[in-house]
Amino acid sequence: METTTDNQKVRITKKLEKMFGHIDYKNPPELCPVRDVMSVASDQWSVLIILWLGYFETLRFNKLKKFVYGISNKVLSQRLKVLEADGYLSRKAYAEVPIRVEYSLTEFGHSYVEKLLELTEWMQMNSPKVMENREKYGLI
Amino acid sequence: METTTDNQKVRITKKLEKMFGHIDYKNPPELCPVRDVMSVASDQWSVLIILWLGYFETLRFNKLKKFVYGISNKVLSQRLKVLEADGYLSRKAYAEVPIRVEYSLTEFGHSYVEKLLELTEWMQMNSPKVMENREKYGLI
DNA sequence: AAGAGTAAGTTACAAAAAGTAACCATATGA
DNA sequence: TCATATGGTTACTTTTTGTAACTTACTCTT
Repeated sequence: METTTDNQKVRITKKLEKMFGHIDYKNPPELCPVRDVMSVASDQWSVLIILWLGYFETLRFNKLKKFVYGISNKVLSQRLKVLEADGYLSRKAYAEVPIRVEYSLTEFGHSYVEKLLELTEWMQMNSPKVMENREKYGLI
Repeated sequence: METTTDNQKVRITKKLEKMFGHIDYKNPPELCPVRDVMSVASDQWSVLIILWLGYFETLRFNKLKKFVYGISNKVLSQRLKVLEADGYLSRKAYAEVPIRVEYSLTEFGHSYVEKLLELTEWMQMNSPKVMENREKYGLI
């Protein structure tokens, strides 16, 4: 396993300082945009939707539903609306019969995929370790 | 705004290929460990708990609750249990009166903080843009 | 000596979110 | 003619969250 060096720790502490150092937790803001934005973008289903769109460039509703397996129509359509509103993806409807709707990432969405991939790669690499921890914990 | 270059796009596509290329979406696994691990680790409250612990090294229950403002006792204690089980943090109880309990990140937790920080920095940088998108969308 | 405060949670109940499955209109293919 | 496909929506159920009061045992204040 990769361990964190002292150098890295110093760097991390500086970043955390920059991020949290100024927060007055005694008078917390009633609403924090970063939290808000993050809760949408790092949502379980949103992440899968964005990654699959990054992979295929463009996908229609039912195709997307097949790849993001397990998601319901309701939640998929809801998430697509929110992700569109937040600027990650765009929706194009073609006046055919039956109607054809195509979803694809915006430029902004693509820039997010890059960040997201780093996280998911980490998850993929470390999930065996987490599962192992989880089992050990259960035995105690 | 930073745009994604063609070079980056090729790199991203390769990563996505590696991540998704082998998935048989017609016979999806009934449970995917990566999804599972990620849904715990990228949960809204978990992220805040981990980042504050990264900042302070060690925190007690009520102190943590003040920093992660808005979280309830119930959810905080539940998340702490899960994050402990998954190996991100450890809990030390001292047999004093009243009892003292200290939470701190494990080495694994620290390695996660580093990845997490990259994501949260991106969020911090881009949340104004998202808020802007959201407002425009509302007007349409 | 009575009452409040502190610690780290737990518990019962209410509200919000998510999952389930049927349904919509319209048209094509068997 | 009946089933299928399109992109969702709707009513209903189940799960997850949030709210607020309570716990145990000791100390500090009045």
